[in-house]
Amino acid sequence: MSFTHSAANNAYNDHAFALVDCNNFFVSCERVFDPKLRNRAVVVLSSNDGCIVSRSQEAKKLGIPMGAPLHEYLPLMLAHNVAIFSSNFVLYGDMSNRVMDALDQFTPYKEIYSIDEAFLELNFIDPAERSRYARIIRETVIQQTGIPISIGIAPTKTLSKIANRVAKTSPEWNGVLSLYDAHNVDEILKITEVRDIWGIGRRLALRLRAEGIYNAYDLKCAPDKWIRKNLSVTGLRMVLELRGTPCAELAYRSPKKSITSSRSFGRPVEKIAALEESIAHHATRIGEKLREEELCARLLFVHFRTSYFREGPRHNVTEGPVLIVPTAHTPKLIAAAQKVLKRTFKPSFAYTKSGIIVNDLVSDSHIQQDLFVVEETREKEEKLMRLIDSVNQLDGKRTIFFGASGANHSWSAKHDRRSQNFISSWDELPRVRA
DNA sequence: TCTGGGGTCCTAGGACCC
DNA sequence: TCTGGGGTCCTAGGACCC
Repeated sequence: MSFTHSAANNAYNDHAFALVDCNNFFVSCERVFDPKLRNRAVVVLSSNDGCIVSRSQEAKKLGIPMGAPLHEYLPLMLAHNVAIFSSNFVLYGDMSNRVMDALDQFTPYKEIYSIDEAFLELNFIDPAERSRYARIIRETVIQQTGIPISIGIAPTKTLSKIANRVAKTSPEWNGVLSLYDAHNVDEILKITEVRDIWGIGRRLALRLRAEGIYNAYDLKCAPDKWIRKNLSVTGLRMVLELRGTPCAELAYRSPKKSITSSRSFGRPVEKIAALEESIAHHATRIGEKLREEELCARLLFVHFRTSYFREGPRHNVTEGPVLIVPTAHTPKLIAAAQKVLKRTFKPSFAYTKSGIIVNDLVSDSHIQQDLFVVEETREKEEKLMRLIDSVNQLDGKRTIFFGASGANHSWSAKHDRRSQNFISSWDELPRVRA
């Protein structure tokens, strides 16, 4: 490779953010393990098989929108022989790690932004060479992981998002667009609708359009004062970024501020017993996540609610915060959460979702010790948790679990169309020859 | 019958303090 | 009976992201 990371090449003291985005990520993951799905319309559903969260190009062409409820589009999809999958997050997580690892060959400066996106810093590459470099990244990732990606390169993160979007949707760019090449950047901003700018959601888009601001170029030209007043500092930063002034750097793994575990039920739940089980289950997941991140939580919220869509009496509870001694100890989390649930539960409602949120997270290495628990007890607790975690990691989830979280999970979510765990379970490895 | 889950950031307003 | 201004912290709510 003729590109080097040498100091001599580091003369470009601008920024060059490359946004790498996996195309139709969940669908692409399914396709890696079943080549017959190529050229066929494919969708992947959200948890509980509720709505459509990933669509192949063919599925998009059929007019299936992002986030659409399954039941509305099921007839259309059956008529067109669309392949439908429940989400398989274990598989997608593994594939994501592979893609992210592959990117490390090209730059030491990487921010993993989401399961299917990463920002790279490419300022050590000659501006005129950046798109050629990006093409090599793209080919390498496809070859090493089977996942197709698109890359947008620009002096700010916001512009790199826009470049990425254009690279992905206009075939002429073939998946890579660098705004450092000789283009009229304003022309690209003009074809970018305001709703498609990173940070502009449905509400803001409506307000902007009412003001006659229809695309990214219009927004770029809007007066600072008006932006500050109507879109707050977030909006001002966004506009500066559109003008090429970076307001955000690469963010390396920042410590988490809150952790959530929540799920919709497979069917509505009325009895407190089922709710208690689900809450214990979420407390268990929260404990695992906390220990993974070496954190302890100080505040806990319990959440449960009825459906937003069904008829009937509504009840929506987010109770908390309750203070807990900083902990990642599952039984303590279960006890605290169930206490809150017992206090706030009301019978005769059809609940469709429950969950737990923990806040105010501190590193487990310097938590304030509970004066009433002797050091020895705490060490025992930690040892037990570590043991349970390692058994569950080696022998599969819920090999060991707390009785409070129940054995049957009559309330658990549906996932009738899940693919196999091709790479995380020995029993489900793909067969080359049967 | 059927509509996801897990996050972050900003602002306004109230409580409280000096 | 009169009674300011400024700061901090917390929370709820809104908006956004993938």
